[in-house]
This record gives sequence, C-alpha cells and structure tokens, in this order.
Amino acid sequence: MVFMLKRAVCHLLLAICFCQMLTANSRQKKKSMAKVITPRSEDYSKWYVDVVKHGSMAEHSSVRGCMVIKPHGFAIWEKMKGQLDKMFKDTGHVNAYFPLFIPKSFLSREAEHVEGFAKECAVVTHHRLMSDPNGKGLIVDPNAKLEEELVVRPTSETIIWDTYKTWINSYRDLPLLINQWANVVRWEMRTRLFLRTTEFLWQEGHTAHASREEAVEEAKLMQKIYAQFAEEWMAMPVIQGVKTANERFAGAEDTYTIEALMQDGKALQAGTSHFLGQNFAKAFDVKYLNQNNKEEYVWATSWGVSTRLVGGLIMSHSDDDGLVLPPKLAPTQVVIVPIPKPSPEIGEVAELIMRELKAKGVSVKYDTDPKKRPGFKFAEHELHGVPVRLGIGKRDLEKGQVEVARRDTKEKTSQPLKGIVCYVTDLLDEIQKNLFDRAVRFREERTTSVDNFDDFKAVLNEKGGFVSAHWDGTTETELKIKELTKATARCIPNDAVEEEGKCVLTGKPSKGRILFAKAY
RNA sequence: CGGGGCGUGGCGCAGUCCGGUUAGCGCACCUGCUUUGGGAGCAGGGGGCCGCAGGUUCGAAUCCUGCCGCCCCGACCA
Repeated sequence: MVFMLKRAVCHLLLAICFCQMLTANSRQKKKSMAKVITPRSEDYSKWYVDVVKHGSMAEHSSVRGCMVIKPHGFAIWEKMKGQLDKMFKDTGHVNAYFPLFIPKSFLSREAEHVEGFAKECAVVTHHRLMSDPNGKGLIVDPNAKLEEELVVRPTSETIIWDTYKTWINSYRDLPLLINQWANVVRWEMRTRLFLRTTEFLWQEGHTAHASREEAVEEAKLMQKIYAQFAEEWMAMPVIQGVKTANERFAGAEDTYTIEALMQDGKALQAGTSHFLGQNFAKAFDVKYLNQNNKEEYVWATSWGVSTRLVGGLIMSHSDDDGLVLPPKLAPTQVVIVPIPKPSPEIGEVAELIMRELKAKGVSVKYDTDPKKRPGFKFAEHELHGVPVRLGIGKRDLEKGQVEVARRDTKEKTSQPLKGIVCYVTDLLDEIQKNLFDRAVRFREERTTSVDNFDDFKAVLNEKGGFVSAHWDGTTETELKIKELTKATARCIPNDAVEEEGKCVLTGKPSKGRILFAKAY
C-alpha cells in the first residue's frame, strides 16, 4: 500500500515536472523561435520559395522570370561547376566559348530543332536606342534595324556546328570534345527559382565523332558522369534511362537522362545527354575524310546540366528549418559559434580547431559577430544549411568538450575536445552518406509497380513518385496517359529487365516497364 | 495566353469597402544602457512624391478610367 502510494506520488511529481518542462518549452518557442519557413505539409511551393529566400540562395529580380543568384547560392553553383569541370576534363574534354547571339537563319537549318525551340526564343531586332522625340525616355531607333535578326541562344548546337564545319576536315580532327559554360535564354511561360528561369546558367558539351558507336558511347559516358556527380556530390540518387521519342531533345536520335525524385513526389529531369546522329552534321554540312579518303558526315553528341540542379539539391534534402546541404557542396562545412560571445579563451580553442580542419581541407568559419546572439546564429546557420555546427562556451571549456550539432538530423551531442577534428571529418562523411541513403529510401518507398490503369491513377493521386508500368511503346498512348493523369514518361531505365506484359492503358503487348511520374 | 493575388520607408504588412488631423505597425538601421547556453529588453532617433498617368472633389493611399510591373495556379518546356 505504502509502495503504491509512493509510486503514485512519484508519478505525480514526474507529471508536474514534465508539465513545467512543456510550458517552459512552448513559452520559449513562442517567444524566440520565429519560424520563417512555411512547412512543407502546408504549402510545398511556398516552402520552396521560403527556403531559397531564407537560405540566401537567390531572389526574384525586377526582370520577369529572371533571378539574382546571391553569393551563397552562387558559391554552391561554383562548387558544382568546379567538380563537373574536373570530371569533364578528366575524360578528355576542353572548354571553349561560343557567341550568345545566333543568326535566326541558323536555327531553322535542323527541322526538329527549330520546331522545339522557336516558341521560346528572345530575338534581337535592333542595335541602337535614341531619345524619344515626343518626350522623355528612350525608344528603339527605327533606323537601326538589323539586317538579319539575332536569336539569344536557347542552346548552341547551331552556332557550334556552323563553326565545327570549318574545324573538321579529316578523321585526324576527331573526336572533337568541347564544353562551354554559358548562360542561355528560354522564354518560358511559367518560371520557378532555379528550376525554370528565363535565363539560366549551364554547361553544354558538343562533341563530334567518326563513328556512330563512338558517339553513342560518348553520350552514355556523359550520362554516367552526371549520375556519378548527382549521387556522390549532391547526395541525390538518380535513375539513369533513355527518353521516349516524345520526350526526346529536339534534333536528337536518343536522349539519355538522369531523373531524380523530389520530396513532394514529383520527378526532376536533372541532366540530359543526347546522341544527335548525323542530324546536325547534315544540316551544317560537316564532313570529314576517313582513312580511305572518302567523305563522311560526322556523328554528334550534346549534353548539359544547369542551375536547375541547385533546385534539385534543395528539394532533395532541405527541411522545415531551411536548407540542408551535403557536406561536399556546402560552401561552409563547419561553423563555430562562441557561446555566448567571442572571448580570448574560446577564440584560442576555435583557432586551433580551425587550423586543423583547414589542414584537412574542411571549410570552416568562426562566427565572431558580436551583435548576434547564439540562438540567432544557430537558426541562421541552420537556414543556410551548414552541415556541422560547433558550440563552444565556458562550460564546455571547463569540461574540455564542444557541442556538436549536425544539420541533417538536428542531433546535438557533446564531444571531447581531444580528437574533435577527426570526429568532425568523420561526421561530415557520415552526413554525406546519410543524406544519400535517406533519399534512396524515400525514392524506394515512392516507386510503385502497377499493372492496371486504376492502380496507376490511384498511386499517382495518393502517394505520387515513380510509377513503373508496362507501355505499348506508342507516343499516342503516352500522350493519352499524360492527358488523363498529368504524368509523363520519365524514362526507360537502363537497368530495366525484359518482362512480358500488357500496356497499362491499352492492354497491348509490352516487353518491359518504364517509369512514369508527374514532373517539374 | 487564361484564372487569381499583389504594388504603401530597405524588407514584411495594416489602412482602401464607407475620401477628412501630421499615413501607421513589425523587422532591419543609428545612439545609449542592461543583457547573452536556441531568433534579447528598455529608452531615444532617422528614413515615405502610398507603382505610373489622367479624372472626380473644397480635399484622394482611399472613388473612376487607362497603363505598367511582379508573384501564384494552369496550358508549353530543361
């Protein structure tokens, strides 16, 4: 009896303590944790814009559809660019630069290519402005009309193949493996920060080869490189596959793609590599003399990834507290926050840690801003996606430890100062891996095989993600599916197995499954 | 191009329906003091042709007409 009473009292005490903790907690929350990010569950689009904004990635400019990439966002792009550029060069490519302007007539040389891009081109018609004779401001000088209008490049195949014509004469000039980093303009009707802007930054590789086989091999190689980059650096798992005829690049014989799945269950085409056959060689009359002194058209590829990848990066890992960046692409990998403010003692320890981390190639910052308090800094670095935060205060120094907070799981632990550098470098590796594994798990949960159209629709509506289904191989069916479900054929995966089946829509025979999804 | 929304100090908004002191509030900024282990408090201070152009009126951020711009949702696309 006494025992039971004791227990009851004990419970009561516990309950009271718990209550107090709760109130204290929620009071604190209400008072200090000003949430600036709309939760994903509430409004995914708004969440995305909030993360971009508060992560200091980019903002809308005063020009419709165009964004300003801010230093933090640009630093991430620069890291991506640096790694990709290295991978291109390691596989024998060199960089060059071709003009922003393309004569209008060039674009029409390759029939399908025009068809694909004509509707979204910005066109330069004049080369001079003048004061408005009727008042203030400037007008386009009607006397300064261009003889041939210039198109702002939506992609550079035409201007590049016009140039290659003069560069390629013999089989000795092949293969020609060139890449350019550039901006392009596509006048889209609807834009979204990073994912689809009127002007965007990208790289475009354009290669010329002596044989079909070699060109196909090149296109596939670049797909592999993109996939490797996405997975190892962005921690963004991708499906490698080939596009259906309908989704193919305008002017290509085959388009190889990497497709990623975003947290809202929509697919993102993250990079494409095209086997162009001899289409552009024929359109621009690019021939070479083979070893038998016979003229032949060259075989071509083109491949590109853009600042859209940054959007993919954000939507793969970030959460309701802001950006989450994979350590390999984070401009700052570790931040040290003095608690409550910088002091000589903390500074000494911070300098020591920084020196050792930098020696190991880790980018680290010591946040000495005296005007911001620790809590503010915590929130700010979380919004910016800094993978690891070290908190050092007087209590830590006394115990010879530091507080380690990881951004991906938001776990906080105290670690001994001794060996902290190894701990942190290991932790960065672990975070990189965890982000990738987490994204793979998410994609697996959101990839569903279906065998009839009712299930197909139900899966798309209820859980989204990739739907793996049989398809009869016709564009007609593909379009019908799109009309009925808004889902598009993302790709025929490279690792698809041969499997007899029936088309999910028409019931006609099919030899394998392909992936469908609603897409960005 | 259709549908919706918005335009007011650097940023975010209220005020507009129903016209009437000196156009408010929060954040940020400047000064000072007190603070500092999860977005500090107090006091004082600076900053506005209310998107543009006409009109109605004694009087317009507010009403009317026209224009411009941006965002969101769709159709087109990376």
